[in-house]
Amino acid sequence: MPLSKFFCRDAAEPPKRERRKEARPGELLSAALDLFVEKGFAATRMEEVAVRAGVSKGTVFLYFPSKDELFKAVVRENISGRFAEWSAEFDAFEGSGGEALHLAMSAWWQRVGATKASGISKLMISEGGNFPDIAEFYQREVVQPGHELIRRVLQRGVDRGEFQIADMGNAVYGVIASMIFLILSRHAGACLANGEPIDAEAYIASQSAIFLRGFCGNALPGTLPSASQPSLNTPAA
Amino acid sequence: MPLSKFFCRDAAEPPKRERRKEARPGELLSAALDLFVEKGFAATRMEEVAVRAGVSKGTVFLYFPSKDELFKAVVRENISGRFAEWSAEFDAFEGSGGEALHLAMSAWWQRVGATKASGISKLMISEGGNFPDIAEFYQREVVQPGHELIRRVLQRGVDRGEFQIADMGNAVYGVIASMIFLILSRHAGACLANGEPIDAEAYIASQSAIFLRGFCGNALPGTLPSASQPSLNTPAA
Amino acid sequence: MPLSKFFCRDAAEPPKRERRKEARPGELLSAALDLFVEKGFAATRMEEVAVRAGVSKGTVFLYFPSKDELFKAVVRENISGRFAEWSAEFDAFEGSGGEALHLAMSAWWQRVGATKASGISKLMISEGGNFPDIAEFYQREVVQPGHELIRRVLQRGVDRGEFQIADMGNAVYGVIASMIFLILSRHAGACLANGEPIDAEAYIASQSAIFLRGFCGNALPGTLPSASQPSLNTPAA
Amino acid sequence: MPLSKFFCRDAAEPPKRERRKEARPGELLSAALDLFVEKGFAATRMEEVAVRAGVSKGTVFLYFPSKDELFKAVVRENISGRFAEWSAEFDAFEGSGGEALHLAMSAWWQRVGATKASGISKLMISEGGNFPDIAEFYQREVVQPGHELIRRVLQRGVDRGEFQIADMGNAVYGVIASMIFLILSRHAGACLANGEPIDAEAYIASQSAIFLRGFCGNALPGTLPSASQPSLNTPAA
DNA sequence: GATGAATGAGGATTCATTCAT
DNA sequence: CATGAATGAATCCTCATTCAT
Repeated sequence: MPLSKFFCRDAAEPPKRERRKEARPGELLSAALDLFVEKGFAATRMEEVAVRAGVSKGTVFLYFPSKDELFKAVVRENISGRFAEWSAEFDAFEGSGGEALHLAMSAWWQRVGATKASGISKLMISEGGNFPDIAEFYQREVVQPGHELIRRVLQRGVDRGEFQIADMGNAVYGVIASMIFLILSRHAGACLANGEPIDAEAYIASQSAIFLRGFCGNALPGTLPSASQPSLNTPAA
Repeated sequence: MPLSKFFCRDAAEPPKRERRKEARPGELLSAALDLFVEKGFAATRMEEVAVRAGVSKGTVFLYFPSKDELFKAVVRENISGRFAEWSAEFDAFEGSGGEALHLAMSAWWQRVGATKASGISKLMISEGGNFPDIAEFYQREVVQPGHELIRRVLQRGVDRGEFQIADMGNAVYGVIASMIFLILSRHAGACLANGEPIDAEAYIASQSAIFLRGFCGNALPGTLPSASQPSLNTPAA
Repeated sequence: MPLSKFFCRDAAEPPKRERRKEARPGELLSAALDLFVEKGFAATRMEEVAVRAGVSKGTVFLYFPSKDELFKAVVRENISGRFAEWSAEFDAFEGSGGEALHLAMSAWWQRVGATKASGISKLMISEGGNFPDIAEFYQREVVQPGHELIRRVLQRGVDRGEFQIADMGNAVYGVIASMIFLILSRHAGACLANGEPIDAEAYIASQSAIFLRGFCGNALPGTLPSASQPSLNTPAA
Repeated sequence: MPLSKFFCRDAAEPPKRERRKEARPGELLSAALDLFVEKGFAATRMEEVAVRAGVSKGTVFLYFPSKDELFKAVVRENISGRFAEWSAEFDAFEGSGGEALHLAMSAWWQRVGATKASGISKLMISEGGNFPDIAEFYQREVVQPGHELIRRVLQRGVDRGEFQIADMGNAVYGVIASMIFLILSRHAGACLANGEPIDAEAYIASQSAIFLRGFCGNALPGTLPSASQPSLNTPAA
């Protein structure tokens, strides 16, 4: 320990916090989440994590035996099943199918998409392939419940006679796709959207409106592409 | 003197030197595409590319001056170099807006999505933030032309009186979102879709149908969420 | 797994780790000076510096972020960091102009010329062109202050009425030339001087005496070469 | 002489020279000299030499088995003993000692210093240490005859009663130092002189004037530093 | 427990040299 | 003879991990 700990107190000095030891792992995980999301797994240096958490490099290894384990702990820590709560909220909701869909997307954006938690999705999409066990965990705890919830939202519209959905599985994917895209546009902007960040409110309003109409199912006959795919090179007559 | 002089070489076996200038770039690009997709940009080592292409480390640098340039060449070869052709095809196409949209999505899937090239998009989303040069290149050469092409597809429907699109920018994002999702489901499967790989044909048929209806604009009044957002916590009565 | 695991290590002999933070920079600078002088900048490998300082490769980069910075630190430690002190000494000196000049040359020899630090000058002359950053640094930190100091030494003689110097700039160059030559004779001996190393004391005494007389300006009229340059090929009649 | 002198006159056309084979070594040596002088040995790439000589990389190795040998050949080729001729000229010269000195310096500048040949001096000073056999050769063929010639120039002034030179050896070194400095200032400018390139004419005029006075030996008694060196730290009273 | 100095395997890139054509 | 494609040892620098204090 440097002697300077004991001297030199007289002037402005970065608040040398004596953190409670129990808080360490959480602070490390928080710092690591930020960095993994921002820079990816490979590009995040253990020392950066340490610095952001206000500890020394060695301390990170005191709590997490390796970078891999730190990553896994970060993901595990941040996947909290709030689906039960959300599901209950949905059950209590009494609006139309369209309102429910819009509400679901908006609520998800406010509670997940716009928060740090969305970084976990980005992280899993980006790095999941290298952590199969964690990916499997994520799939079970997040992906499947998420799908189920969206499916219930859509099914309610169907049940109420508001939606006509021929292919429920892909309809769910469609909704999820639009939300994932919004998340990713926040974390990988230049590689998805062009220029400005997407206006989430407007985006969600637009997407939910499109889905709503899309699910209402009164497309005119003949406008749908025929099963026999038009040749790519000999344009339709 | 390296120890390898004494070990590891049962007989004088001069490493076959083959002169195949014409074939090299293609072989290297193919090897590089494989590896970039498989392991990501940062994790792909130039020597691996060399080995997979059956040449030595130095040879890669003979054809591509740096890892960055190798990557850019891969992108050009597999994606951005083709927009002109795709755009011309679209110009020549004479079907309806709906047909054009479905065709665009199908064609894109067949030519990019279902090929290894789709891994490039995943890779850029994952790692773009760490390589600003490459991200800028990708944005310029892929993202913007892609947006432009989709926009033209939708605009054509509008011009023909088939689509009513209030918010063109977000409509384009919606279409792109669904395609990106399909790609990602292939490369980050467990973290997006549940279980089975998505059936691309069916997915595209479903999404394009939803969009088609969604763009036709005859949603019934009253089904759209009102401007006054329903409270999240006190469900609509 | 490296073969070295199986060879070359008769017993478990963990490479002694010693923590000597205070001493490291000096040891590294010393090792670096030795090697830079001995082999030149380009030919000195960072690992050699490490080995000579008794540390591992990584440790060098712990203290100096790059080879360039290591070199600059060597220059600062051995030359440029001392100009202030030398300048102050000169200010305090009260002897005649001639004494000052001789003193300056002698002191410089004792403190720089005769030490390893003199190799830096040789090195910069040899390799400066290939390292513009370093050359610019050296010019700013060494060349200019050096010129300035010599100029002040000569100017003092002028101010005291002892020297008559028509062309101060070139007079300074003359003094510097004689010192550079002495340095180079030590580092590139066979290519400058013939046979024996030059006796520095005698050389400096001789040169300073010549300069002293040369600056005193009482050359007889007519002995200076006329402006009309004698033809090279038709010797003066 | 390239055949292109005789063909290819009709249009601007990269003169695909069919060089006579015998000319190759000379052209390679010339290109190599330029590059070695400009960039030093280590920083000169064999391919650059080839390109500048208008041949392919492999061809260089056809004529010179290695980079080292190329270097040696370059130096050998460019050390031509013109000292006999210069010596004869000096013998025929009948002017004063001062004129002879100035003439010698001027002539040397015009014939060597300002030409590509001066690069050899720079090269030997810079790289001689790594090529002892070549350095020895250079010492014998250039350094010693050069010293001898300057010595004779000064001796003539002494013999004519114009110069009083106590320490002939160091006087010679002084003259040589000033010429070497001028050369080096051309090849390693930023690391020797500050800012502008030195005006050779003025520099030589100034230096020769200083030497001239310096050799005339009528410095006033008492202005020379005493043998007992003044303490560096306790300035003379 | 904490610290941060020390380590060393690993990766991009360069370039003298070789050799198939 | 010439060529220039191919090679791979060499070098700077990074960073996960270790361990003396």
